[in-house]
Amino acid sequence: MNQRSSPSPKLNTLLQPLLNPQAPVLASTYAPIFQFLTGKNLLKQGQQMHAHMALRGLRPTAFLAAKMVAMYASSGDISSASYIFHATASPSPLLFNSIIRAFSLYKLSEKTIHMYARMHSLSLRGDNFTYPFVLKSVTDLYYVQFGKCIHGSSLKDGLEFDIYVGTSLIDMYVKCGELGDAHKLFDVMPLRDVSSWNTLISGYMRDGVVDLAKELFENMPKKNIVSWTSMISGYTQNGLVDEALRLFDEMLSEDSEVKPNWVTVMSVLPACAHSAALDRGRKIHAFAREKSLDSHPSVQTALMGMYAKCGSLADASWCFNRIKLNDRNLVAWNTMISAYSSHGHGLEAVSTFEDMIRAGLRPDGITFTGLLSGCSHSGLVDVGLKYFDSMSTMYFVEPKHEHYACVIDLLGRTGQLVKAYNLISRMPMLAGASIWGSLLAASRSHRNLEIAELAAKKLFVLEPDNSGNYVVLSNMYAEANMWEEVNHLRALLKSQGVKKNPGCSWIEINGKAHLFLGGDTSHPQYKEIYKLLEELPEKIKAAGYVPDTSFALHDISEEEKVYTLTTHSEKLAIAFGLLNTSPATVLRITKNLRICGDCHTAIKFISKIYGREIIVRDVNRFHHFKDGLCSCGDYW
DNA sequence: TTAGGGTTAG
Repeated sequence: MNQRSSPSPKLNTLLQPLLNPQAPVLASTYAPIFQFLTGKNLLKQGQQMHAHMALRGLRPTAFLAAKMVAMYASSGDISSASYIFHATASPSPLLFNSIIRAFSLYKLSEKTIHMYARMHSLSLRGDNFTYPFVLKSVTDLYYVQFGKCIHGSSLKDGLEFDIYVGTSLIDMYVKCGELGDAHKLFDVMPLRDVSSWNTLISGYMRDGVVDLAKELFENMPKKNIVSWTSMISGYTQNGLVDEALRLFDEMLSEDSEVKPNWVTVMSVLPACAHSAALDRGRKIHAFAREKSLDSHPSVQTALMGMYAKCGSLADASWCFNRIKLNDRNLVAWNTMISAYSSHGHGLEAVSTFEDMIRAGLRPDGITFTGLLSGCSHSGLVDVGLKYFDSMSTMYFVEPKHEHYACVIDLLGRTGQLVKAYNLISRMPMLAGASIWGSLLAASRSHRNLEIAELAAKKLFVLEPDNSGNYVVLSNMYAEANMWEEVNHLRALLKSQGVKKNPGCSWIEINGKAHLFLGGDTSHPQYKEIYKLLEELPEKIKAAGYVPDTSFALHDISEEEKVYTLTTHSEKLAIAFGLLNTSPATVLRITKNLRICGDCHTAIKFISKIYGREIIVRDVNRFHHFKDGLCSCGDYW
């Protein structure tokens, strides 16, 4: 054995028989050694034992081969594992199990199923160690029909009472979208354990059937940490972030033996990210640190995502830097690139991408979505186009709809509307609402009515309920004094019963979110808020601000328009923030729509007059206002 | 051996 490693006492005992050259060479000597080396990442030692064995002329039996396959597979050498299997003349069920587990572990799903088929053709029975791995591969490949056959075979093999097989079958049905079959099986299972319940719960959550998941959760006889975590992540994934946070608290307050682990922490963080709850996120970070759950790279990545979405790019990059270079996987790099993009730091997104390539990682589609949107937000046209071209030629990532969307946005923002339109017609897939929406927005800011009409017509079909599209086109018609068209659109809007998507903004103060709708008068402090906002125009007018009423719908008087603008939800939230925080506090506002142009101008002035840093997250990106300027450079 | 997880344009 390798002298440099310090063999454990147990290994020393196992190695003893090998030190005697007179002793017979037996599989029973080597088997426990390979078993010991399994799962410990000791490939070199394993290879040495394999060589030692070969030198003494021992050919592995099926039993020994099974142990060797397990050792090689667990040490990262799947090709040697496969070689051992194929070199063994008559594989036993144990050896089949070993290779099936190995292939399934490496996501070689086709091979896993092939091995099961071969086992079947040799009339060898599968057992409770065979089926769970075969079913996992069936699930990965979405082979429901085949899965049903496997279900039948497992019954024939007498495994209808086995909890592992039963739970794996439920999981297979759930992940292949057959929830009815999953629940039917669950109902007739003679024995269930907490995993069987958890599998079904996560299945309902995955399908968005939150009520049934909740009912199961409440009725299950015993809950473990996976049950709680499944519910928390299920709530988050279904947009019920308050429920997720509430359940996390409930779990902590319950005086049970259930202790959150790193997966739990990772599952609750997106809830903070979603609702921009920075204080809450920081508290969870502190909790994770206290319980030593923060060192896992995936937790650091989830923290990065949370900080980036809550407006703190500095904290996000701090977390990124804490992940050791070797531990930075694709998701971590992607998260950092997207964080820079959404905050308008296109150049940093580009340099992070280059660092990632130098670190030897292969980018995927998500990497390019982040990179290209970063170029778009920062106006890096040539750089963005260059990366778009390199996607398939250098990195073998086929551009998908979202990548075209980024590039069309990139061209549109810089006023290259015809080029953008031509690219749409050359796309290998049909352009969806995001692409036409981006082109419409670009046509509006570059005042190109012809292309706006083209884009809007597509949008009226693709998303007839989105009132924003009607408003943009109607305003453009009004600016061009095309009143007949304005009336026509208004009639269309009415006849289709389209409701305006209400704008809302919220601000977090001392961990509590305060939500405002446009024109909201329901807040207890609304009188003070409106007073401040009414005084505001005079104050900021003195500094040079002119209200831009083109962002209000053109069917009301000029004064009314100014008033509508004054009461936009983001302005209400900012006014509330100014009234309720100390002068040095950064105001962090989140808006459910895109920030309007007039608010953008007004907030720049507010940041100067009040000497406040204001960070606004809209649906697309972040705007950092400071000293009369915005980080987007008015380029959005 | 089965169950829970982080990144994505507009």
